[in-house]
Amino acid sequence: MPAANHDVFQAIADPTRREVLKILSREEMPISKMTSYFPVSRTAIVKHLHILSEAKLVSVRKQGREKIYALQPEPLHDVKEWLSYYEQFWHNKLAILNHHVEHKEDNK
Amino acid sequence: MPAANHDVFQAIADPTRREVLKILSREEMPISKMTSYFPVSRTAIVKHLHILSEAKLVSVRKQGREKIYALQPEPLHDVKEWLSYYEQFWHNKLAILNHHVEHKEDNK
DNA sequence: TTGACATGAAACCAAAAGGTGTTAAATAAT
DNA sequence: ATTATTTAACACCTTTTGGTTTCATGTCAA
Repeated sequence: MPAANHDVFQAIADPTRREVLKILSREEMPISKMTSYFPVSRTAIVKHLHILSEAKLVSVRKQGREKIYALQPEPLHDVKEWLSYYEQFWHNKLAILNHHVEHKEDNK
Repeated sequence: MPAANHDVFQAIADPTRREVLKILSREEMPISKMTSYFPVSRTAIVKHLHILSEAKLVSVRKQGREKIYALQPEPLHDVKEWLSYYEQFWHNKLAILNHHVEHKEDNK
């Protein structure tokens, strides 16, 4: 087991984990089915799921002998909030475009 | 020198690098000044700046004996785009609030 | 030209990341 | 009762991460 404290930023840093999230967004599923989507071992996928679970990006429930994983998107809100601070810095280079949009808004 | 290919998701995964970005958002500065904000060595900060540079989140220009680093927020747009896909999954739990906002928009 | 300052570069290190394979236990199906 | 399936738990391996220290180079200012 890894170093125990993974936050959402670390969790989404890995492309495989982002792919896991995307797959879970369409359908919840047990470990075995998730593994079938990837060229790596089940053990590797379990570790990724564990990290996503630490970041609270997935939930687990046990159903018989299976563990069903489901998407839990709430922590992504933290990322969006972090990002929102930086929007002011890329918006000013769209000043002309924004001005145009504002005119459209005015005519509404 | 690290393994050469850092993308924006990896770049923002580290808290120190996120702090570097925040500091650069207020003021561009050389390595030495950036180092003064952190309890770690200059070499460590240089490595972080290198990774941010690979992800194109900072730009560098040489001024005399100094290297001035500046924020380059554009790649964060990729993160926002990635995030936008997941908004549909957390928005439905704000359905009542959104409905209220829609009413305000209607009255505008 | 002699320091002081800013950066570059190299060697090194411990721990974490991302992966493997093997073995064991629980549960479902026949 | 036996067998196949699904997950758990280890032990192990290689590369990357995040950090250090030391030494060298370039540049500005007296």
